[in-house]
Amino acid sequence: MSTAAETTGGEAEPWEEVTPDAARRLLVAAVEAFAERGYHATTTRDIAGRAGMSPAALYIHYKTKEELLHRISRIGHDKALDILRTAARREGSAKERLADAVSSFVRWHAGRRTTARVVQYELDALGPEARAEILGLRRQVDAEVRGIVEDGVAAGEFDVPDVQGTTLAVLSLCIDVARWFNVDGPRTPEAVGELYAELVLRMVGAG
Amino acid sequence: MSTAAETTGGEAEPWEEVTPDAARRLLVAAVEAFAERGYHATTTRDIAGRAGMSPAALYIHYKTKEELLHRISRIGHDKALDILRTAARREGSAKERLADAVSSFVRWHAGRRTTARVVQYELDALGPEARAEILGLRRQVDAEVRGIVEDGVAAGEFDVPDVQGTTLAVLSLCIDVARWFNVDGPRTPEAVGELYAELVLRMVGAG
DNA sequence: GCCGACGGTGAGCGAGCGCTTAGCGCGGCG
DNA sequence: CGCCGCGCTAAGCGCTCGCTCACCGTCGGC
Repeated sequence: MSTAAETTGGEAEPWEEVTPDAARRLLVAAVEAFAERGYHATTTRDIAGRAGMSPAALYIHYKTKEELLHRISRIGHDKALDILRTAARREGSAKERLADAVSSFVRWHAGRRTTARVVQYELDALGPEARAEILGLRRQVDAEVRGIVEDGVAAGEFDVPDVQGTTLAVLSLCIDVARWFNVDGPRTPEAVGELYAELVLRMVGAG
Repeated sequence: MSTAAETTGGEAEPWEEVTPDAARRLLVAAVEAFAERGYHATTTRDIAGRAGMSPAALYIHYKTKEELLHRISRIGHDKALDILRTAARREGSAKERLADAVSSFVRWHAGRRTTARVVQYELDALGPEARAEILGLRRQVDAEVRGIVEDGVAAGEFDVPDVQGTTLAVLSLCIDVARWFNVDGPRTPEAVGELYAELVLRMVGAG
């Protein structure tokens, strides 16, 4: 009863940048626990137990429980931003880039739902400085999507009266996937990504 | 430093069905605290303090902290379902009814954001039986929206390849308003409701 | 004008929290 | 082969949590 993270395999093995091995095991255990029960309802004893270690082992690799959340949130936001940047900067029309951005962003939120849940819903548990850092990353996320929408409007591909409001709605739609998506449900991450890309193209008048 | 609930006045004064007065004050205090910090991070001492009472007073009106959450969640879901039912059963085309449902549902999530946040995001903190009861209400919420979409498809007003998936997306979009909406931000609940109604009509091919 | 009932308080219980510290086992180097 | 240092554990500290209990003020009925 240990490995449970490789369910929704996809892009490059996650958390590989976290070393040494014991620190990564603790972090993966924390992601699962935070996603299941929430940050405040998760105990350091639970995290250490899932990683097969004693409670004290956690504090060799992390100063506090909050530092664990901060690291998870930081790495997760970096990954999400990387996904959107890749889609935004590829070749193609604004329509193609927006569909790509939405489908890959949604695939990540569905396929790596545990991580996404922690990243998107536990922001308030961070202290002021860590929180401010993450909010900066979120502004960059917003800017990437808004950029594609603006390109589409400028090129005459899209019909969008309220660019900022529509950008907000598109991101909101994608992010909420982490709340409702069920791994045992009838839909695959890929299917939801495709459906959502179509819906978003309709929202910007390019369906 | 007591009253802080009548900020986003709108439909009939909420929580009026909760009596006696002390029980209502405790419940309103709990809604604010749960929305700000989350259920698990809120202490019974904080709730009682916000209501101007001693910690022990809470247990005269509620058996446990979880009973408070259950009552809030139950009343909130009833209200949300009532809003959707009213829109779904009025006279008019499916397009008009869907726009009405989305705009009023969104207005509630934005205007009564503290309540909506607790209702939509603290479900997992409930025990199994209470949770099952609330999930039943959520299925009714889904059925109301799906009904309007099906009507629109049958009447030839909408073009929707995946009715269930689109219904899910519409509800998801509305619910996530409770996560990002900021009372001090640039948008009023009414403006967001109008924008979202337009976006949803585009999603169903009736924009 | 006394009395019971009810809504409320002050103090505190057992438990579990985040985190610390003293010490142990083991692998690499001289 | 002996010893040092690093990764880890067992035990537990101080604190706060949800919740309880003995008691008290006020107010309507006789």
